[in-house]
Amino acid sequence: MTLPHPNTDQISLPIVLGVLGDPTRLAIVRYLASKEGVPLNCSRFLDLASKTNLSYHLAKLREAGVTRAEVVGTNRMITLRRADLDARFPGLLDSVIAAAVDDPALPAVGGHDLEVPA
Amino acid sequence: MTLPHPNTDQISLPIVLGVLGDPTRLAIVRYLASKEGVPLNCSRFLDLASKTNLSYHLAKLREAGVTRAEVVGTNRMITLRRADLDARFPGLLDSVIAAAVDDPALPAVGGHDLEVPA
DNA sequence: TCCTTAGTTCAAAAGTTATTGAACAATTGG
DNA sequence: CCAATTGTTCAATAACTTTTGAACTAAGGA
Repeated sequence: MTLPHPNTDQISLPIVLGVLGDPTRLAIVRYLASKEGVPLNCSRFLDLASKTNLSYHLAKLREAGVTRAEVVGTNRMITLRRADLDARFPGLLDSVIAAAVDDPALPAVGGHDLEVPA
Repeated sequence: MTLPHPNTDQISLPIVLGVLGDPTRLAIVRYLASKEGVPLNCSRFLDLASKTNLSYHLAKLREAGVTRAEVVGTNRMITLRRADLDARFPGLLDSVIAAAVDDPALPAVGGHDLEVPA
């Protein structure tokens, strides 16, 4: 059970920009960047939209080549395709994330911040 | 006769990304970047779309804060708001332009290249 | 096996964006 | 003044995107 992803050279600049031009998706990417390395499942983003709608937005991100979704049991673990994006469009993701981090208009994921203290 | 432009702090990341997520507009921005400093009028872009449609796309770019349009006689001279964009979203425009320059799928402006030789 | 959890798919509705042509406005040059 | 040039506006349509709920699949645990 693997989901379709474009390979690196198939990632299109206008499609990536278009996909990132949506506050919900930008918020997802910003959160993924803040948890880089940690694979997160879809329900982590339920603050942002309904389950159905998330499925739609996460599919857009995946089909554009921005994220990778790996099937693990009943979960889909979502990660940023940072290395691929950096290779294809050097500096783009960094500058988008840096700008997104400073954007107070973007919706937040996990406002309660329930982290397990060390 | 001046046209409305957002000021720098009003420029929104998702709006800029959304506006750049269109091949016609990305081609306009790429061309503007290649002629930086030289103000170009709208008809310079007639290769890309009809006059009416260009008016629409150029308004989108201007309203997003990506370009500036100055009225000079019957012309609107279009320039990239590079300094403003660099201030607001450091590195973003550079990486977008660098990626756009390498994108063979984007439509080209002025394929015939009628430059006045020195 | 049955129930729960995680997420998808589908079709419909709602909303937004892109494209067109015809009509318009403003400036400039003859 | 007249005509040409430059670009806008408007209304219509076409095309796409987003959002929704109901129905569904697939895996995992009791």
